[in-house]
Amino acid sequence: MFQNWKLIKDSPAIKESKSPFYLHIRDYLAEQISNKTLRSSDKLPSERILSQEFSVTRITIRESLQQLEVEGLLYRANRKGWFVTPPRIIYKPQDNQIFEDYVSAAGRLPKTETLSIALQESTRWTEEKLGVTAGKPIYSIKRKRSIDHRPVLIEEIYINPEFCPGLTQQNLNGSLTKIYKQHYGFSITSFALSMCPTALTKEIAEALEVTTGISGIAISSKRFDEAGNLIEFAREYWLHDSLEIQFQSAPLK
Amino acid sequence: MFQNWKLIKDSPAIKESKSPFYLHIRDYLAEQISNKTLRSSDKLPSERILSQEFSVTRITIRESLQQLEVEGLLYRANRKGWFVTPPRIIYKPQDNQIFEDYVSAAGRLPKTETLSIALQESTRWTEEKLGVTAGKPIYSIKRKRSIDHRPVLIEEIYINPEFCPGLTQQNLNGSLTKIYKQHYGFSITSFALSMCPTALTKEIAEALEVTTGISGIAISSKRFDEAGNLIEFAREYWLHDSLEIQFQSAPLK
DNA sequence: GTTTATTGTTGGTCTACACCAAAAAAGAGT
DNA sequence: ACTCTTTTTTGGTGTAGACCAACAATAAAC
Repeated sequence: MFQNWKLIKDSPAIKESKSPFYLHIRDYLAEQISNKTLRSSDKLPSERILSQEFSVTRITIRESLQQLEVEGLLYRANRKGWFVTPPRIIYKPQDNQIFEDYVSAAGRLPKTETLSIALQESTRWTEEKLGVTAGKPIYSIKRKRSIDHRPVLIEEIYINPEFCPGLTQQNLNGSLTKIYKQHYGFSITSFALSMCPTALTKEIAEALEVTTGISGIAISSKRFDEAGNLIEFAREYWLHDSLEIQFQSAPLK
Repeated sequence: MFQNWKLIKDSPAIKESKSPFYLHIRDYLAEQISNKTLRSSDKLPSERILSQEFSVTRITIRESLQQLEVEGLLYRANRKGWFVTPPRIIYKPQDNQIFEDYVSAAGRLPKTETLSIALQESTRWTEEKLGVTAGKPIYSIKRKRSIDHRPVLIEEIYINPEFCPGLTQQNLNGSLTKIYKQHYGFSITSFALSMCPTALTKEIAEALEVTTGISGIAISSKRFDEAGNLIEFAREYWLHDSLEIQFQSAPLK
């Protein structure tokens, strides 16, 4: 499968080009991905094998792989190896806020897993964010969401229980929006988002089964019902290579 | 200034912790930034000096610095050294689309520099994006924008000249939106955005004076006038550490 | 057949060193 | 003071190793 992967380090073409060899390896692997020799979710040979193939040290091959990781073409599952990144999912916060729906619509397999649920006392931080008096109870939910069995985001949700008592008795492995509508009779009609490129913390990275410190997107959101009540405050941490965000100012003809 | 930067590698506390030493150095430097010992835009000592300070190899210190780079706390100007990243600018596409305005409002100094202007033939690609028949002329503008003298984004703008003939005679080192209004009598009233984390290409990175291959945010936009005409298609490449994107579904009380 | 050790492989981390080109600083000449 | 040249320093790239903990596959025990 991989035996024809020769890239001649000392060839004139490469020696003459000014770019470092690790970028030539990058280009070579990127080409394999774009021409489908390497397909989505394929596992690459080990770093040691690759370094032999290209006659460089592991440090150099890791430079190439890390470059492709920043670009979102490759990812690594922690200590398991390097894989070809699946296509990004397009996230349109205005059109569709239901993860299961927009992932399914893209022909992919969504999955939501609840990591923890608690009815805990509001802290000063959640008080500020959610507008609930400190000391009063709030729901705190942590979930992991996957696309085609690959974990892509961790979310922490803080919910004002005033609007949805007994929430913990529901099945939370789906859309909260749907639960609000079906069991509590209100809809989410407006929201505020903040998006920021960051590095994934150790805790998040471990939950997503990736290496600590890789880049991600942090999305904070507040969601409101028809009456303007602040129902929930959430923070999502996405793998940087898994999404593209789209939105428009108004419906276009 | 830096002589008190000792972090004892062989201290029990560090040996007992499971995290690698390069992350301890990261934490140490992050603390210096958060407590303002290191301030915005400060230059760090050279990698060699730092590696002596912490008694590690340059490879290890570079791991720490690169980690802080991914997090957006440090950046490096190409071959000039490592610096403390200034605060992010908050970009609210709905409220304010004028770079000069929202940068100034944040108490920072905006600057726009036109790199190139051309009236060129539409290619198949611009035809598709801009809806102009291939072969017809379109404006192609490339600009660099800075905040407090640090370049933060490169943008490529493709404009349908049907709506703004003679555009090249205007001063393009400002807001196109304002030029449209003042000289051509129309306003941008709607737009569509797409945002995607990527790596900066060699060309973009060089223009921004950063190392090739660091991560960035690519923002593609289409902007329309009141009548729904597609006026321009643009692509912006931002440094990943320079912006936070905020928006909301509707005005909130 | 299932569980439990064991063992080899993998990526993660790190040392020690080296050469290059670009940038910055210092020096020389005017 | 100013420009031009030279030297030093800097980050960028690379070699050649090494040890560790986590993982995966295999073998042994039940």
